[in-house]
Amino acid sequence: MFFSKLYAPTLKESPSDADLIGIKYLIRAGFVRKIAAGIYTYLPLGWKVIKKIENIVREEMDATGSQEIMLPIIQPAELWHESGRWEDYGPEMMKLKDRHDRDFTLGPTHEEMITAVVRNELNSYKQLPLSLYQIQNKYRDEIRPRFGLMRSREFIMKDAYTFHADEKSLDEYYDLFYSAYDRIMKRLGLKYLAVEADSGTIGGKGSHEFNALAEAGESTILYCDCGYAATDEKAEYKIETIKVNEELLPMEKVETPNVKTIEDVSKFLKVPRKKIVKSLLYKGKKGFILIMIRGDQDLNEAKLKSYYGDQTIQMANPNEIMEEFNVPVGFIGPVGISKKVEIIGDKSVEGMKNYVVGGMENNYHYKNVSPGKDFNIKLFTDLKMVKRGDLCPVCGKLLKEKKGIELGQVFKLGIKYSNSMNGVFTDEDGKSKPYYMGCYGWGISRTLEASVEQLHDENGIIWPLSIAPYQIMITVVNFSDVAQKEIGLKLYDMLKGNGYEVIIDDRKLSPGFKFKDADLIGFPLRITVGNKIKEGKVELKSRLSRDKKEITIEDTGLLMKTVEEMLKNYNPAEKIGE
RNA sequence: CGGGGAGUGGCGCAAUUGGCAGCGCACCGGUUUUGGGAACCGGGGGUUGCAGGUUCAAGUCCUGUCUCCCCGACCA
Repeated sequence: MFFSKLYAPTLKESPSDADLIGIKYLIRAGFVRKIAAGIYTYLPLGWKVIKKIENIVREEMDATGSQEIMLPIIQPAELWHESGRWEDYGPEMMKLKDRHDRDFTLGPTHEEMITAVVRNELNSYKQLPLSLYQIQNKYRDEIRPRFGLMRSREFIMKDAYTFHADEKSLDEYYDLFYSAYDRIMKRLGLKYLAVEADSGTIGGKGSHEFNALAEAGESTILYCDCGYAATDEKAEYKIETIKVNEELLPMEKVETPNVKTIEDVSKFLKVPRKKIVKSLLYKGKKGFILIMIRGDQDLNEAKLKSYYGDQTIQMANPNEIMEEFNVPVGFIGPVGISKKVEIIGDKSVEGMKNYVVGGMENNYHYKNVSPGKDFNIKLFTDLKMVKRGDLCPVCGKLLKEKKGIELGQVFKLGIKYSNSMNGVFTDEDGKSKPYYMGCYGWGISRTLEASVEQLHDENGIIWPLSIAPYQIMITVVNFSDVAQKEIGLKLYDMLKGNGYEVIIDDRKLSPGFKFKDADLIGFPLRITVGNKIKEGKVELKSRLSRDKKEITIEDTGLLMKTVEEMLKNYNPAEKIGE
């Protein structure tokens, strides 16, 4: 490719609305353009990288025996009513109506669609297991799209779905996809962690995430040297129940004027945060739930939703609380609260006595409250947001924390969708059964940004070899110089002949401009054809180092060998990673 | 959805009290340059987000509306 013909408009300044280094570089280097919040256009360089990522993913999917298909983006609402997710997924969905006022959604995901497609003709155990996948656009109406391609409203995703006669077969495929994802990460050349994950709105049990490590990542990963790793939403910890041999003290109601937060209560009553119990009021499908958790801990909503199997659970809003309980937020507590509220406790409060809770009245708290005596907790379960420094659930050592960008996730769906949507097959015994399902997503467009987030320097992007739009840039310092031009073109043909993807900078620009562009776009290898040709030499430079190798042009064998070696030794994640 | 900020050539920005819409980059033509974003000369490109209003006169003031960005929307 001649640079003069490439449509890659580079910019000296970043657009003012770019919020992460990755999207800044992708825009400046001419890979993408933003069209609206969370909606992007891929220019030739960006699309070339996308296709390379797609191909790696496609090859690994094909290798598992999965078959590629293409489902529609526009999906009728009735399928979502069947699964119950028209409400559950609700606000996240881009919805539209046709001229007859019928409801549709732009697919945020395709579990409903795939089930609808296969349920008519996948009806015998002899057809199972079946594995299908597609690569296409997804649409999610994010509350606040941001971080470039990481949280966008339109994005490209690979999603695979598998169908099984029994759980054992599902487990086998789950492992198959798990190792395929491992290979994808390795081929992409990114540093990553595979972690246990919460299954969220998708539903089902059993899930792992594949996270590319990067500071800008939105996922928090708790991990341990012993090999345990999980997202913060999923992470467990070694629970040490405290046994206190205190005598039960009589409950006392104290005035705490304008003292609302745990911080305030702790200061005002001169009680450590550990001796205060937060009462968090939530509302789900079954009504109000009051969660008791120790004052110095945070609630993990994902665990709560998962415990109740209700994705609609939300914190009750202040107005609602006022209307229902006639008490302002901040003074909610378990003592004397309406019987229709279910009270459950986090493991952190199990065994605690004589603690402080909200007084169920403006400006009052209770002291020396104990369950069993003053109120009842239905049960204790783990609802805590695990943090750095908590104990590893496997080996008991301190957990560490890193930020990651979630690229892939594998789920065991079980029979959730086949059950609600009547996806059944006839088994050997002649009985009709819902099939077990698995689903496996990979964020293609997000991978583009994740790579840049992980691999860049002050001059621009650094591409892993496997997804670099071109591997080699030939910078002809002065293309008007006949000798330079000739050598540049000869080199270009030779490299292309050897199977490399090459760009030659034939633009009539100053050398500095060309070098800056080459670094910004991030070619793994740059060959400079300049005044050194007078000594019969060209210069080879890796994007990763400042060192240059001068090679005699005449010795084409050595030249090709050096190119090959430099590219072979080019491993940015090793040098820069994290 | 709440609070704050902002919309001016493709990009980044300026415009005093309401008084000729400007600068840098990019783009086009030309001359000289060519090893880390070259210099000079000349040139094109705008309904100042949109719709109304006030005024002799509106980028600037008023009303409405759309979009973008930041913070929050949860830890009582």
